[in-house]
Amino acid sequence: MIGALNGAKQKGQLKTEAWPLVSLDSPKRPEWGDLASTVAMSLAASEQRAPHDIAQIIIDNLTQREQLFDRVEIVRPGFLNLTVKPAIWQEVLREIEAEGAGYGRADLGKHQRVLVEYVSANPTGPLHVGHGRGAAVGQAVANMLKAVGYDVVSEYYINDAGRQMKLLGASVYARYEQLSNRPVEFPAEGYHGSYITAVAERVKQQIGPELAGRPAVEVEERCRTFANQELLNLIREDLKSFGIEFESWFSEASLVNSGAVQRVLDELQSQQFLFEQEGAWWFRSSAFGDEKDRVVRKQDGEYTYLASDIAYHRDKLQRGFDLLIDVWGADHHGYIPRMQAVVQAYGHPKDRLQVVLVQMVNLLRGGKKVEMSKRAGEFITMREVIDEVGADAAKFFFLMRDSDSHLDFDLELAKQRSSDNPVYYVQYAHARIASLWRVATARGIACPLPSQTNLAVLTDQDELGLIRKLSAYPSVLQGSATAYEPHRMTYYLQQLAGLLHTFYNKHRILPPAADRDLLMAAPDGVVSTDEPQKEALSPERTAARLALMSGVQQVLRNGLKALGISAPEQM
RNA sequence: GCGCCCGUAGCUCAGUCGGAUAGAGCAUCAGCCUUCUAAGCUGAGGGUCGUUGGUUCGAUUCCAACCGGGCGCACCA
Repeated sequence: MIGALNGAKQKGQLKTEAWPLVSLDSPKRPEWGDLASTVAMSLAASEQRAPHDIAQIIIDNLTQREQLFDRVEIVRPGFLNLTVKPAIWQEVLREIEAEGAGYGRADLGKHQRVLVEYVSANPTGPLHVGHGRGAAVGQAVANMLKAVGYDVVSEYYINDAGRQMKLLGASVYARYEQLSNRPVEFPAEGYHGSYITAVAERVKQQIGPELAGRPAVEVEERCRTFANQELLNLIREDLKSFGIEFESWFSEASLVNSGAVQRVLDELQSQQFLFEQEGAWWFRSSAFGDEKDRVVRKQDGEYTYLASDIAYHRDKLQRGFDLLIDVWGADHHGYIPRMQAVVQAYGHPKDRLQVVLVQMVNLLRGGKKVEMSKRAGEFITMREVIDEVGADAAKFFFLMRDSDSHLDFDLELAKQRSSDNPVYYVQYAHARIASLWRVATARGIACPLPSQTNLAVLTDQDELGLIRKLSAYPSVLQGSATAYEPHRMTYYLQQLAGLLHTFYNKHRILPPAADRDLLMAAPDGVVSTDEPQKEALSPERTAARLALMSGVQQVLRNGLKALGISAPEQM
C-alpha cells in the first residue's frame, strides 16, 4: 500500500508530503473483502481531490496486485476494499506450524527491561478476591510483554514495615495472651479475622515455652515476626495454587532496616527536593505536576508509606529497568501523580512508570450479591474462590473485562460446565480439537503436518474465516500487551472458540466412521443415505481441515498460555 | 468544591488510529444429538451509543458544557 502511494507520488499523481497513517482494517462485513483502507479519504483534504480518484490512483499503483488479490474495489465515499487470494491465507497455517508456540510473538520490546510489580499485599492476612484480580492481571501483562519481546521481571513488594505490621503483632499478641487466660486489651484497629487466632495458636505451640516469662514487649515483637512469616507463607501458597510465581520478592522492611530509606531522603534533600515544615519533612512533588507536596517523614520521626515507596522505586530504577509497571487497586489512583513525581525527580520521564489500575470485584452467587465486610474480617478470600471454581475459571473471569472497570464475578456461572461459561467455552474448543487427534489415531487416519498438506482445497468461506481470525492473533497479542489490556485477549479467544464450534457443528473434519458401521447396521444391503449428504469429504480435504484445526488449536493454546490459563486436552 | 474514571440492547460488557447498516454473551422466544465430545450449534426479537452544542466529508470514538454514577483529595496504608 505504501509502495503504491510512493509510486504514485513519484509519477506526480499525488502531491501530499507526509502520508497519514496507512491503516488496513478488517472490515465488518464479508462483502467488503478481507482488508479495507480509508487512506484515500484521509488524503482527500490535502490532495484536494475526490477520494474516489485517489483510491483509483492507489489501485493503479499496487504492485503484485494479481498475485495477492482476488478483488480490489472502491466503494462509495472512498473505501478501498481488498479481497486476498485464498493462497495467501493458506500460508498462515504454515506460518503457525513453523512458529508453533512462538506464533504471535514479536520483537516490539527490543529486550527493554520491564519490572511488573503486582499484588504486593500486606502480609497481615490472606489474599482476598481483589488481590486475585490483580494477580491475574499482573501475570497476564507480564506474560504478554515477554511474548512481544520485553525482558520482564515480576516482583512482589512485601509491605512488611510500619503501622499495619505493628497492629498485626499486637493483634496476634492479644489473642495469644487470651489463649493463656491472660486477657489483654485488643488493639483498637487490630485485625479481627479468625486466622489471627489460628496464628496465635501456632505461636503458642511452637514458641510458647521460650516466650514464657519474657517481657510483654518482647513477646509482642516475637508474635509480629512469627505472624509475618506465617502470613507471607500463606500468601505464597495461595499464589502458588493460583498458578502464579514471582521471580522476585522485595521486602519493605529490608529498605528501612538497611537505612536505604534515610539515605534516599538525604539524597533528595541535597537535591532540594525535600524541605522541612512544622517539624515534618516534605517531598516537593508539586514541582513535578502533583497537586501538592507530600509528607515523607512525620513529626514523630516515623517515615510515611511514601518514603519507603520512594526508596523502593529508586531501587527499581537503579536496577536498570527501562519501564516500571505497577498494578494497583483503583482506590489508589490518587497516588499516581506523586509516584510519577518521584520518577521525574530522578531524572526520568514520568511515563517510565505506568500504573495499571484494577477495579473492584463484585462477587455474585447465582446473580445475587455476596456481602463482604472487611471491617469484621469477613471477606471472601482468593483461596475460597480458587477452591470453589478453580484457578483457570477464576483467572479467565478476572481477565474478561477492562481491569479499570468494575467486574461482576458470578461464582455459580464460573462453575457451570456449559457454553454459558466462557472459560469452558474456550477450553472446550481446544479439547475438542485434541479429541479429533485421538479419534484420528484410533481410526488410523493420517494427520500430516500442514507443510505436507495440500492446503489449496481450503477455499470454503468458513475455512477462510477461521484462518483470517488466526491471522489476527499476532496483532491482538501485541495490542493487548502494549496497552496492558488482557481483556482484549480473552475477548479474542472467545470469538475464535465461537468460530471453531460453529465450524465443528457445520462441517465434518474426519470422514464419518459410519461408512463401515452403517454397512454392518444394514443387513439388507440398504445403506443409509443420511450421512454422505452432508458433505463430500475427500482424504485430501480431511488432511487440509486437520491442518486448519491444528492451527486453531495452536493459537488457542498460545492465547490461553499468555493469560496463564491451561489448555486441556480433554474435558 | 477540586481531580481521576465511567455512562453503549432488559442485564453484564466489547468496540484499537474518527469510517460503511454499532457488536458479543446472558436473559426471552423458536429449533438442532443414531454422526469427530450437546461442556456444542442455528434462528428471532431487542438501540435516541447519558443530554446539548462544537470540530470534521464523516463522531459511540476528539473538544466543551451539563446530567447521572464510582473513586480519590492524611503527618493512614
